[in-house]
Amino acid sequence: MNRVLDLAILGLLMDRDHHGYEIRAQLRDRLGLWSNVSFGSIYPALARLEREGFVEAVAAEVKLASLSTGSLSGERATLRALRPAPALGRKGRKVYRITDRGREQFALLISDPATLDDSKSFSLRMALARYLTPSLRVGLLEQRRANLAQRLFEMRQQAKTDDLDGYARSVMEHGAKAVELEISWVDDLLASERNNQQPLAREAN
Amino acid sequence: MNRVLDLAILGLLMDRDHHGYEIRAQLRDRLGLWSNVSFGSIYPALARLEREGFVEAVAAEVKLASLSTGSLSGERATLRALRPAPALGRKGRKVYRITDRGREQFALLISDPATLDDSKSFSLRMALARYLTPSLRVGLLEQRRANLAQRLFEMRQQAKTDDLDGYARSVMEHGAKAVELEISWVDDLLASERNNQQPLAREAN
DNA sequence: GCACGATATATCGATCTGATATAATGAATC
DNA sequence: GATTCATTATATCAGATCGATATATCGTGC
Repeated sequence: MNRVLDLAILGLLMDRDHHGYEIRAQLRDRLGLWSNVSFGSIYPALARLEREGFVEAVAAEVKLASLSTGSLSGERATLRALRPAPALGRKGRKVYRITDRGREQFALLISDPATLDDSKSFSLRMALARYLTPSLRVGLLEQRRANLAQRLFEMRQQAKTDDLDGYARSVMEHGAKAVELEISWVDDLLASERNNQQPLAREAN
Repeated sequence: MNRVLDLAILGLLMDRDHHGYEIRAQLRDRLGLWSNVSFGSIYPALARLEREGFVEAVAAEVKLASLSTGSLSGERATLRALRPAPALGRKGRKVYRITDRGREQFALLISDPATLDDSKSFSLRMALARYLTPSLRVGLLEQRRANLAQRLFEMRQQAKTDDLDGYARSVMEHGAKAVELEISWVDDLLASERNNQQPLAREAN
């Protein structure tokens, strides 16, 4: 049921085809999901998305022995490609492509305002914001801002409660500052959204 | 294998006895672990800690009908307390106390410098920092600072890579700013650690 | 030739999440 | 004093995630 990883993977596949290993790197380098997502999440998620018809495997890219093919290596490559069961071969990357149903699902997931609670999923949406219409973007930003303002208030309250020692209080105060920083980020995004003199999105495909 | 929740629970029990429901609230309000930890984590974790001998259940606090006890309510309470199997009763809070072995385990977990990678576990340690010796505190802070500096460098690099659109870049830049904020927090803590004119910790216990 | 690090997929057990079930308590309303 | 309702409280389930490990190929350097 975790839509976050589904959204992230589909978002990457909107851009171009990818295989699992690459998806992990892109999650880190382009979508801001550091603390590397484990392979134990990636591969099951891809299998799930395929099962649901949102992505399809577009033939394992079996690396042929470059140009000078000795008969032996050629034969081995053929053997590997023909082998019946073991899931398109040991090795040989399995490249995935998003389907039409996958695109629909992506549009659904990215514009769903229900799951906007945590920083991680919000950042992910922003990293994919070029796929949203301007009005949806503003809507999500405003809702996130409201959430953060509420949270800031709560954290301020907590930081004031008396039975905290200095360290615990310091943690709460830092937490509040982090929320403030995110609020000012959202405000910047909203500002550049409203007077979109310098649009943040390049052409979305 | 997740030591983080174990550390958090043992940390709370160092202070005083708690039952599961209360632990969840304290995790949020005193240890800065918002985005409420689910009960599906808390109760199994307590069972695990009990199985390993780090905590013990100190009799379910069966709420007796306050002062004016009608015979009926008294009888019901007795019946509930005597019922044989179902794990100290439906309802009636199960209060846990930390054992000596639990204290040892806590000391071990909180001073382990290996698992200092993410913000969440670092914040948790800081919320419990009064249980650390000054030198261990400084050690953890310095190591965290080094981690963050490395990370800041990486994020700066990523924000500069060319094939990002404006939104993705904005995410990366905000991420870098968040790391900077945490670095300055760590620096503040280190400073007040070194000239501990106003010690952050009140009496530990 | 061959050692080694990077690329790549897959799977396992332990754990975590989000949802749901169950039930007692306390307070307000009638 | 009956009834509704939110809060307190424990427990469990399916599905998802993590961290570790296994396996194998590719590319580079020696």
